[in-house]
Amino acid sequence: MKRPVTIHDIAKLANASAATVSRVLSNSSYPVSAAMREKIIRIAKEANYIPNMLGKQLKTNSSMTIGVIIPSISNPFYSSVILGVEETAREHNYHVIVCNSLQNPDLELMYLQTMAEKQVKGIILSSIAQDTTLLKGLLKTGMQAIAIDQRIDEDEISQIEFNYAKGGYMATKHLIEHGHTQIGYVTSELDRHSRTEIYQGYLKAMDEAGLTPVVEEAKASEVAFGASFEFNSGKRLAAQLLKRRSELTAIFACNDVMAFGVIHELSSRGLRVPADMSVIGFDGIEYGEMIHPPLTTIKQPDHEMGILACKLLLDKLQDKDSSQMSVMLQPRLVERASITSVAGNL
Amino acid sequence: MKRPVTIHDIAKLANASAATVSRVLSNSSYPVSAAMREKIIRIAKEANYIPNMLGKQLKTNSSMTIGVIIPSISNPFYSSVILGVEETAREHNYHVIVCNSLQNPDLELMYLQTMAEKQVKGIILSSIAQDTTLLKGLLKTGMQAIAIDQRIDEDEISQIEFNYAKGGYMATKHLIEHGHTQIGYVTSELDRHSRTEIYQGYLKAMDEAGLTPVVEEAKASEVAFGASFEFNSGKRLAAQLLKRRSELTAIFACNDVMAFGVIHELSSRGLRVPADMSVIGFDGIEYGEMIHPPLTTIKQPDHEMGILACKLLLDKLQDKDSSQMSVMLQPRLVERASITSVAGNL
DNA sequence: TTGTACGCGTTATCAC
DNA sequence: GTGATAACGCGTACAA
Repeated sequence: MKRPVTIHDIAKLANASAATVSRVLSNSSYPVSAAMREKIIRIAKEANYIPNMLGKQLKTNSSMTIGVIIPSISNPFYSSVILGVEETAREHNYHVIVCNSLQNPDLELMYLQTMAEKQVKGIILSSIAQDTTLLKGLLKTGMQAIAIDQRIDEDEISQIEFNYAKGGYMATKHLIEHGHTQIGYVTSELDRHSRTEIYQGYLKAMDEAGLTPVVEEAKASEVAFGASFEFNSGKRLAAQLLKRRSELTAIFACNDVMAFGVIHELSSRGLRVPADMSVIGFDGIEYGEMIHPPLTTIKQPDHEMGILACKLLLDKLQDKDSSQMSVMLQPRLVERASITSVAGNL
Repeated sequence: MKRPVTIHDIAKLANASAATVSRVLSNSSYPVSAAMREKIIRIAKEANYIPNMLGKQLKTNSSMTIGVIIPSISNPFYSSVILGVEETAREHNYHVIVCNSLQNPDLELMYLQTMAEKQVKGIILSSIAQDTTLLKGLLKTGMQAIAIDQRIDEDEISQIEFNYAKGGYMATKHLIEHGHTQIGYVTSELDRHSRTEIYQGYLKAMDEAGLTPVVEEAKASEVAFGASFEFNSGKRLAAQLLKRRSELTAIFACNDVMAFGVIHELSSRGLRVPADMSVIGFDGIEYGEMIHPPLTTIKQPDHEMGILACKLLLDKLQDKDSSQMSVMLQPRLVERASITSVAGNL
């Protein structure tokens, strides 16, 4: 457990100065003779030299790191976003630190603070916290931030979001076009921006068609965490929906996992999907094609969102004066097999 | 975008020295008068002081960070492991950096190097790389490592793995106990330790019962990446299996997602699960309960593995002399509804 | 082309 | 109980 080798050690071994060694090993454009350069590189390799980023970053005041704060990587939607971010960051020699807020505002704030302390200059966040004072303060110090998937009311923050309302509208419209008139909607608590938008899309489509909305919303008291939770939530809400309105022919769920729950509940009651009841989800996670029947859903370009968010952030990190902007990604209907046409209406 | 405030700034404002400020703000046990302490804390807060971890870590030579290298967070198995690691790390005031090797040995090596440069003193890795020279070198410099889910033949590395062989044995035995004698096995390429172990467990159970193994292995040429890939792989292998042996009554898949593919393929051929064919998976991911029929499987305690791996690593990081050890986690049968008894055999 | 000297923000070691 | 000061490893003016 001896002391790690530094540029000074290399310098001694090479009969050079630490400055020259630094210039060579950090690929500086500063002129160094070819012979010297080669010699230093050789010796560094022989000595198994490992640069200390802490020293370098302290000096240059740039950590070449961006942070991402999301609810949880266990949600395939977010893990896909992150893979996109990481891929893009790597291409630009940036590193990514991922933090799971687990829907806990305190945790989110703590991670935000940690990022700042680690000299992370840019973050991508899907925020859950209401209190933006810390974030505001960090923005003042020059931190760059991009909000994804969730709206943050700060002028300095660029947004990149999905057109949730349109997605909700598309899904509902799709059902209507298949002749459905009794369409139920199940949703987790309408607290997040995304959830309310999808809901609004549903309402709009129903309204335009002169249909009556039937909605079941999960209660706030429950802690929404993990796929199993949402799955069970979907089951329960479907049961409640059926109890209220037995004449329903279609159900729209606010996310795919809840749709899985809906389908499961229907099956266990002897109702067949889509023969007896059509179901449509929202998100477009891979598992949707694996269940039975394969789930028709609205796909959010999650991977692209990660790539785009990262690119935008890196741009901002280069020229600080880049202005605030807002990008909206469009949803896409993925037709699989959980929807059927209602007889006699087409 | 002015210069960030440092302890020196605070010191000036408080008419104190930087040393005293440091002692207060870093919660040192060093004695400082209550009045001074309070004053400094107040001023630091007013000035929105954010400690620079780079400076602190450079000085103390400890980054309070552990790294995790896994194939991909898009695999729910690994994301569960990571959540366990993160949870445990947080309790001990450690941070976690997650790296997705994406099954790419070069990427894995690059991330390993990056960790070292960032002065990460401990890593948890599910390795894919064959070349361990870099890792060996890092171990010599005092880095601690824990291998999960995958065996690494290095004496200095503690292992924490699952009893894959036993899991494979249990799954097969479970089918046999339900009267099955024609049991097929589908697996991704048998390159990773875990895969071969499960396979061995299958073979052992078949052998003990005097049954003939029927195996389909995915080809090496294909890049195994993403859930959809394994799903399709499962479909294809199931089809091949049926072509070879139409008298099969049960299929054991080496992981849950492949089992989903198997079930999907069977359904599309008009075979009903479990009435016409029983299917068992391996991993115990949450989505297994959401498909139809709910998948009987072997559960690996992934979350516990993350917690355990992190605890073990943190222990090692405290007292360096802790010796190499190996922990083996036990599998558990999760009975759901994808298996039926073969008539007349029970 | 190379070397010297300093500073990045922090903590540890001394003195007082 | 407090304050100078020297490190930690590195990059970079500036001098040579």
